[in-house]
Parts: sequence; structure tokens; C-alpha cells
Amino acid sequence: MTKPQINLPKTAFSMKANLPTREPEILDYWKKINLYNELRNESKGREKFVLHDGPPYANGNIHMGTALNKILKDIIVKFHQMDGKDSIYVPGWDCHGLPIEWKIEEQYKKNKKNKNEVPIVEFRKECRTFAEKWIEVHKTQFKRLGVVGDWENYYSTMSFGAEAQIVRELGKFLKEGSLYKGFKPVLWSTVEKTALADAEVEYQDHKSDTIYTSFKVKSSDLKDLVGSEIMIWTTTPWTIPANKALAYNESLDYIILEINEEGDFKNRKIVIAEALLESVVKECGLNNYKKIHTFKGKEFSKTICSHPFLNLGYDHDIPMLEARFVTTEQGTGIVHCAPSHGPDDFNLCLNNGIKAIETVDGDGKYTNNVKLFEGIHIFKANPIVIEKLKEQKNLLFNGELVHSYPHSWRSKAPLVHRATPQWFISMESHKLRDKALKAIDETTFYPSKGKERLKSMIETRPDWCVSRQRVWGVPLPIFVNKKTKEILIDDDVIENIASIYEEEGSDCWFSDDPQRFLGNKYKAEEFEKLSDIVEVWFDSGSTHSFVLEKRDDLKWPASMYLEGSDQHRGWFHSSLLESCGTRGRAPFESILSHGFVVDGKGLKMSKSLGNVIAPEDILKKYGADILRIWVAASNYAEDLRIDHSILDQHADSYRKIRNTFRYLLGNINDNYEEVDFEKINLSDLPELEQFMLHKIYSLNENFKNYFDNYDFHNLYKELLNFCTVDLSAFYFDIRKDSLYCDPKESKNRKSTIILLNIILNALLKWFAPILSFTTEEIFKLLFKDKKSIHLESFLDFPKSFKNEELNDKWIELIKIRNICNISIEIKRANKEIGSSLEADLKIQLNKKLEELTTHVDFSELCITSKAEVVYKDDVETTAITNKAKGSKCLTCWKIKETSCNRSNCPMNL
RNA sequence: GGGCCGGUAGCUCAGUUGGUUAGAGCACACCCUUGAUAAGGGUGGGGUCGAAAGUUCGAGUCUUUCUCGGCCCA
Repeated sequence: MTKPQINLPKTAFSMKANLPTREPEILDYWKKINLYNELRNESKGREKFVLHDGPPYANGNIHMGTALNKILKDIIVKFHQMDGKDSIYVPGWDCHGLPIEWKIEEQYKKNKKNKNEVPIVEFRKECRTFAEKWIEVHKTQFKRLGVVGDWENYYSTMSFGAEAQIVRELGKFLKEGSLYKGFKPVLWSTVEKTALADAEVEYQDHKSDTIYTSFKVKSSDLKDLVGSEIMIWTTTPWTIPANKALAYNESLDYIILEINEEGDFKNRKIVIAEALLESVVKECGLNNYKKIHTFKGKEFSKTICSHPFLNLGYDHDIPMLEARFVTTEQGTGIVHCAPSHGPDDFNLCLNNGIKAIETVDGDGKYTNNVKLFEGIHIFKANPIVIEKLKEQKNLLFNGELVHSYPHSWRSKAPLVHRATPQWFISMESHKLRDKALKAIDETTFYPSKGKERLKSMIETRPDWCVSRQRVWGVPLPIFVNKKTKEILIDDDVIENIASIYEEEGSDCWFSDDPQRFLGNKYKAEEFEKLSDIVEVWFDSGSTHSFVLEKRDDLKWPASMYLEGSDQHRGWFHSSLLESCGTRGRAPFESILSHGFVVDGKGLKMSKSLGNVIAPEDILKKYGADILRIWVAASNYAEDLRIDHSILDQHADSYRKIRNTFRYLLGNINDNYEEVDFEKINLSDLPELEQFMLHKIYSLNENFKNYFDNYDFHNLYKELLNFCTVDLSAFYFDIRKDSLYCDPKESKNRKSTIILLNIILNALLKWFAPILSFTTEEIFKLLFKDKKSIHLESFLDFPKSFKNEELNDKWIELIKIRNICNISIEIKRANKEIGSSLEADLKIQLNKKLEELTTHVDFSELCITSKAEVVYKDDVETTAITNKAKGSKCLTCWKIKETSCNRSNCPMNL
């Protein structure tokens, strides 16, 4: 028996994707056609969409977080490009800063080289080379993800142009007067001999010495206090020599105790907060005491104490000051204040006219401002302080406490607060805070909760410390007059420095004669040249000025900044402040922030948990398109979970999508025919095709909506559901009969082919921003004369496709179809039939449905050989399946007693 | 320790201003198909909505507490 002639699908598009090997070939192709340049040429003159890249740090391999970030950016950039804009993406890198310095120093240590013997300029050159190396590594890794951008002309914060512009930006703050020299305690590492940025601090458990020590009341409005002693508790005994004040909370209740315990404190009176009585008594082992008097904290007002080391020459007055930060959580309810060693202490003292002085030098040794302790390292001072307090009979108790304490992220050494001269940008002097808050209000946030997050940070942040005592960064372009101590503010000097950097970078600041920077107007010997560098957040906060403003292809402000949600305190924050300070508004129109990548259980990835997945592993096992699906399908507003089972699931979805394409391609035999939407005579098409056009139209509407809100996970879900539910399980399944069995010239089949072409085109474009590689693979197969799917635009479907009435009708028909399926399934389970084509349906419908269903062929809809409908009043829809009678048609496989009405039906012959 | 955000089937996600029996797809199970074939179709099982208490005629949705997780801060 010869096989009947039927039209089976045939395509060169393989079922197996083999992405890990195929994707690099597509990358080569993009390189060959220079896709980025093509994109720019094609979209000249269009409205610009500029997603300004937040620069990753040029150090180490990329991780899942960076991959997520870059893919999300790429998806958005491609969406806007296909939406008819000129969507430009210029990647950048953050290059200066401590981590790279540390890497180079580590190398020195390995080679037994001493950093101090190496000229700064040489050291900086090594940092630069190090950063350059990692930029190249990152570039390759990012490209592999399918990210399209101007990789040849990337930006970096260490480029000469960037360094020059950073100087100009600082010059604006200098000129305005909001950049000032201050003296503040900053978190300081005595090991690295530097102040640390917030991001460089880690909190770890640390064992501290704790002491209870007393300050004798010298004078007070509250008579009971005179002669008694204020008890304080501290975890930093070494700050006692720097004590300048005591802090209390006026709303707390305090109590005077008389100690009757044997020991140094026998018959002495001490003061603590009443709420802490129990814990103090317990820890200090006081069994024998008497409550003398209780009073409100506000009665401390105007109390003056003396230092526990009074007899050792510490004869300054110690005033008691009111402070809200005093709580009853721990200690005694009275806090000792050393303005040089704590931000709270500093602010409280400042408000009360007590200035911070330099008590500890950069190495961690007491300066000559501290009697008795000069030259002693603070980390060795605790036992000495404790010994001296004991000697003075002012130590009630000492112990140890393990608590969370700041450490350097690099050296892991504990940090201290140390007052140092630093350079600050004022939040208030020129209304920077107000400007920034207003700019936040004018920015669109995705998700919207980002707005409050950034706002609350700006509302409370202190002045911006922009100086660092390091070498790998842009030098602070500041000269101070040696005599007057005034800062030199002169546009010409700033511009002179900038133009020098533009030519040769900023290394020369450390090596060249200062006169070169000052020009002819000033004499170098009259000025002190600063050797601090600018903190790196100022670098990256200025990218808008040396990237967006400087490049003709970009625009200022950016359309969007997109980073992880931690950047509310990082790049979003610093860019906002820098730009509001210099330009009065934000450098972005919108901010999109995404969550963090966590493991399948929602835990953060860490080496110790062993739950880290590297992008490289995913690319090798699954390919970039699967990773891109993961990004699109995940809700970036929350944390994003990833593990192999999650990726497996997405890989399954990918296969479904790929096979959907394969069915389309197979049935058009890889011959795509463009359909002119306007020329379609809708009424010529079968209703099923009209219904599918309506589906496409309404899906496209939803697609646009989702895209407008950057709601990719819902967008992707809807596309996937379209492939599985509407196409594979419905339309494709029903139309197989026509596609395979109808003659090629039949009207029915031709209508279906029109739909397949439209669907293929639509799907390719809808999926292109997400499945960048796979859609390109298909596009190349179909269009020999076109270069890339990424040069195409989204489709616009005519309103005539929309047909709500038809849609309502088909929703009803599908309900009937589902009921039929259940009835078929009953017989199948009984083994009475196998294929649905063995079924003969008897459908009972309510008379009300008669008009709706009168011309509907339920055998076509339910893929059975026969279907009969009877209408009755007052009945629910029911269906009964019988085994179809007759013999199987060799062409269409339907079971018939008579021939098909198809001309090529063998039963006709 | 504090602030903010979050916890809905095994997974990814929907669930309007409180209102029927909490949904979808995938995965899973069973069946069919062998003309999308390392594919395709059908049917089905699966949820104390993180926990508890409260407000209410009624709570996945509102309040409080707790818990787990994440980010930020100390």
C-alpha cells in the first residue's frame, strides 16, 4: 500500500538547540556584521532611549548578580530598540579604589616588595594595568550573555577624560562653597591606615573589654548628686582618655545607690538608670547596696563632672549633655562621649561647643593631645586604662563582651572611629538635600517602592565625605594657602588641572612640580597641595558628566539607571547627589532596581553554604538563552531564586517555545511569506483564523502594557501560555488536519498558512529581546537578505483584528470542547477508543446556544471523526462519545462510512 | 540591634476596593498518539495562602505579635 501524498512539516530548524555551541557562532556572526553599528545606522534620528550603565568594579569574574543585571539591561535596551527608538547602551567600568590597591599590595607582599619604596606613580600604573585586564575579561563574559552594546567604545572611570571631568565636577562644588574641610570621626583602619567607605565595612563578632567606671559629680543643680558618681559602661576603654562629656536621656528615670559592698566603692554613691539597676547589680556583683534617691533625667541639667583620671592631670570639666541616642538597652543609661571617636559623640559635643581634636594618629597611636598615653597603640591601651582606673579606685567592674563590631572587609581588622581632617560636601549649605528630594519626586521608580527607599536615605544622610587617604584614585584638586589656611578657589586652576589630566591622566599630580598645576597666577611655595584622593562613589556618581554629556550619541539625563537594590545607597544615591549639586536635577528620568540572586531556597549564595552557581556553569550546561529566560521569567522586584531545578524548568519551557517555532517553520517549509495585514480580507478567513487574529491582537496589547511597566515576568508568562495553550494544544492541533491533508491550493489550508506566517513573525519579534540567540537563528534561516532580527521592529496589528464578539463566542466553544474531551477520555480509559479520531461525539446543547453553534463543526474543533449536536430546552452541555463507525481514511485518518469531501480523499477514488 | 521589603501548589507566577469551592503554565501521575516523534494530545492528583491572635456576617487580602529570608544601616 502506497503512502498517500500529504504535506508533512519539513524544516532545517533542528529540534535540539545545542545552545552552548550554537550561541558562540551567532556571536561571531554579530561581530561579523557589526550588529551594534548596524543598529545605530538603522536608527539614526529616532527618539533616543539611553540606559546608562552602572559601572561594575573591574575586578574578578562576573557572578550571577552581574549576569542578571546585564541581561536585564540588555532585554530593556532591545525592547526599546524594537519599539522604534534609538536605544543606545554604552557599558562602563568602575576602576579606582581600595580593592584593586589591595590586590597590587598583595602581589608586592608575595614578591617581598615594600610598597613604600615604590613610587606612587609606578604603583598606580600597576593598578591601571590590573583594571584594564579585568575590563577585558568582563567584556568577553558580558558579550557571551548576548548583551549588545558599544563594547569598542566603553567608558571607564580611570580614562583620562573621566579623571579630568571628575576634577571639573569637584571644582563646581569648590566654587559653590559646599565642599569644605571638616574634622570628623570616621571609621578608620589602623592596619590599612585609611578611612573606610561604608561599603568597605563588615560587621563581625568581636570580643571587647568592657568596663564600668565612674565620673565624680563636681557641681549640679540637683543637690543629691553632688558628691555622688556617674557610672558609665563602655566597650572601648581606650576612648576614656579622650572623654569630653557624658550623655543622658531626659525621659529616663535615674537612681542614686549607696554601695555597702566591700571594695573600692564601699560607702560611695553611684548613679545609674533605674531600668538598668538589675543588670548592673547582677553583672558587677553588687549584693549590698541601698537606694538613696530616684529622679528624672532632666534633673541632670547643668551637671558637671570630673574625669576618672582627675588626679593624673585630667582636670577638664566633663559636662552632662542630653541626648536621645541614650537608651536602656545596655550599660548604665549614661554614655561616655569622646567626640573624636564616635559620630553620635561628635555631633552631641559639636552642638554643645566641644570640638573634636586629633587624639589618635593614623597608625592608631595616641597623639600628644592625650596625657600619659602618647605613643601607645590604642589596641594595647585597654589593659593600661583598666589598670589606671583601678589605681584611681574608679573601676567598678571589668569584663568581656562578644558583639557585632565593624571590621575592614579586606584586612578583617577591627575598625575604630577616629577624628581626621576630611573633605565634605555639605547636604545643607547649598540645599543639596532639598534639591535631591525634589529630584526623587520627579523620577519614576520601577518598582515604585524604590522611591521611598531612596528618599528616606537622602533625608537622613550626613554630609558626604569625599576624601580618602589612598593613592589609586583621582587626586583631590585642592591647594590650601599655607598662611591663611584658605582653600584656593580659581576656575583657571581647576581647568588647568583638568586639561593636563585630559592629556596624560592624573598620575602627574603625585610626581610633577605643583607649579605646573597652579599656572602662573600663584606661587607653589605658598600653597600646600593635598595628597588625598576622591572617594570612588564620587567617581561613579560623576559618570553622567563624562559619559552622557560628553558623548554626542547619548543624551542627558539618561532615560534609565538600572541596578541592584543595594545601589539605592550606592550609585543611584551618589549620582543623584553629584548631579543635583552640579546641575540641580537627577541625571536619570527613571530608576529600575532589581533584587538579589539567591539559591533555590531563598538563601543568599555563599561559598560556605556551597550554593553558589556561576554564570559560566549555566552557559556551559544550558546556554545564554535559558539564562535570559530565567531573567525574564523572574520577578525582579523581589529576590530572584536560581538553582538547577529552576533552570531545568526554564529549559523545558524553552523547548516548548522552540518546538512551537519548529512547527511553524516546518509547515511553511522554511519559506516565510510576508503578509500585508491591510490586504487580508478577514471575512474570507475561517472563523478559527479570525479568532486567532483576535488572540494575536489582544496579546500584543497586553505585551505593550507589560513592556510599558517593565513587567517582564508576566509578559513572558503570557507569551509562553500563548505557545502552549493557544497554539500547541489548540490551534496547531486542530489545523494539523488541514495542513497535512488538504491540497496545497485549498482555501482552508492557505488561510492557515497565512496565520502561520503571521504567528511566526509575531512570535519572533515578541521573543527577540529575550531569546536573542534563538530568534536570530530562526531569522537567519528565513531571511537571507536581512541581517538581524535585532534590527527589526515590533509589529503593529490593525484594529480590525480585534473581535470581542467572536472571542466571546469561541470562549463558549472551547468550554464545549473541554466537555467533549472529558467524554472522550472516559472511553479512552475504558480502552474503547485510543485516538480522538476514533470518537463519534453526541453533543447535547441548550437551545440558547443554537444560534452561536449552528455552523460550528465540532468534529473539526474536537479532532474527532464525527460530531452531532442536538438542542434541548433547559439542559446543561453534555457530550457522549461513541466509537466511530466505518473505515479509516488513509489520508486524514478519520473513520468514515462515506468519503471525505476532500478531493484527494482516497475513498473518492 | 534598628529600618525597609518579602513568604500563595514541587517550580515560576496571577489573585482589583475584604465577598462563591484560591487560579495559570510548567513539573508529576495515568492514558492516547507515532504524520511536530529525544516531539504532540487528553485527563487527573496536588494548597491550613509562613505561624498565631484579633477586627468583620465574611480575611490570601485589614491590624498586632511571632517566625523565616533578603537588602540597607549600626
